[in-house]
Amino acid sequence: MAQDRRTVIMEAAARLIARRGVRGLRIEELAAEAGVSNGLIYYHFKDRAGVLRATLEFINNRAERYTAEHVAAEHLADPRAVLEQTLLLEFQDTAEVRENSTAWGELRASAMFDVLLRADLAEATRVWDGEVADLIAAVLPAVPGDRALEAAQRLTALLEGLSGRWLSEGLTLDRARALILGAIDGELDALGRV
Amino acid sequence: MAQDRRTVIMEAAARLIARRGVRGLRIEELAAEAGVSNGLIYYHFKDRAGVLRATLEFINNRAERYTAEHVAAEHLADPRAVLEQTLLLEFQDTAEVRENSTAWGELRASAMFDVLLRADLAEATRVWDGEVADLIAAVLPAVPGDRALEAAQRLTALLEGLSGRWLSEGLTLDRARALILGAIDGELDALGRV
DNA sequence: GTCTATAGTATGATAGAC
DNA sequence: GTCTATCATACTATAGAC
Repeated sequence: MAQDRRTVIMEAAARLIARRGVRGLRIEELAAEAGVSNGLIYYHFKDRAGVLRATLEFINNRAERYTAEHVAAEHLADPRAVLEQTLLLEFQDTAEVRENSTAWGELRASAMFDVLLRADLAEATRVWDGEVADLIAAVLPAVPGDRALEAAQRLTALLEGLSGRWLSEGLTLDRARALILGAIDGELDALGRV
Repeated sequence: MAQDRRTVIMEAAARLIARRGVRGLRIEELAAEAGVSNGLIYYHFKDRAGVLRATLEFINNRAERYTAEHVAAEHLADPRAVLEQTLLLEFQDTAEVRENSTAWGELRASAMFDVLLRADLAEATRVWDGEVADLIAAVLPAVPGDRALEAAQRLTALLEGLSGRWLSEGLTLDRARALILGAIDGELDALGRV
């Protein structure tokens, strides 16, 4: 099916953000990448900030979708396997994952100086932390909610840190995967011992 | 002592980078912040990239100094206390720490799109990981080096992740401190059990 | 909805006086 | 070394035709 222009623009924005960063995103360049006119972008998104907001949401939805798809495709019954796969999914050398991770890192960095981005990013982070906490609770039902959330926040924050190092060539993919697996192991071990 | 203009400008640049980011640094605004003229900045630093290069070096030197000073000032007999304080040092709401953490985050983010930055950043990361691994080895001398380094990488990567969330207002300072302390606890526990 | 053309402005950089 | 004044351009955003 032919995609509507709005989606085409957001896909192009995701690619461009992965290549040049949020700071390097130019409306004119985005128009060229998407194969549309300059003006159309303003028609659909109002202004540059609107493009960024929509693209963040788009990337988020896409990430959720591929996570769900992947978990479903693998027929993962074991809750621990679901937890591991969900986090490992962020360390794959595919265009989509690279785009998502890069864009996420960029948005995080931009939010340090852009108050408007903060609310959306904080909310997305809250949801993501909650989902991981739920996965932990599925593995260890006896663990109190606040302890599960604490472990989840550490795992997702670690994931962001490792992702940043991977994308800046400070860490190999295999090493990043090993480190996150070790962290899951450690957190579950500690929680299980309570 | 009265500082020379060059230093005054770099100090002002550090403040502005913490407020607006590397990309948000405007020469005109920098001139106002430093209390000098527009042209003087070009006289001393040649161009915008020159300002950035000099300022990042300036910030790096300053960070090394305050870390060394702080660890020396607190009479730290207990190796574990040294490890905890070293990592907690990055979670303080002081201008210097904020400026340094912000600049580090900016550097990491920029390295994703700038190949030239990667080598320096990777080396700095390697040194930092090694120092933390040494601190872990001081707490638990029986632990093999590769296990200590693994734990160290997880802790420093987690620190970067938490730092990003703190600076983008996604996490309170207290929460970040609690999470990193919990991680130190978990890593040392796991290593001690081997 | 989509395009072309352009206005408005912010910003990096330079020239030249002192 | 330092300042004022100004140029050149890159970028966001809007207007108006189709």
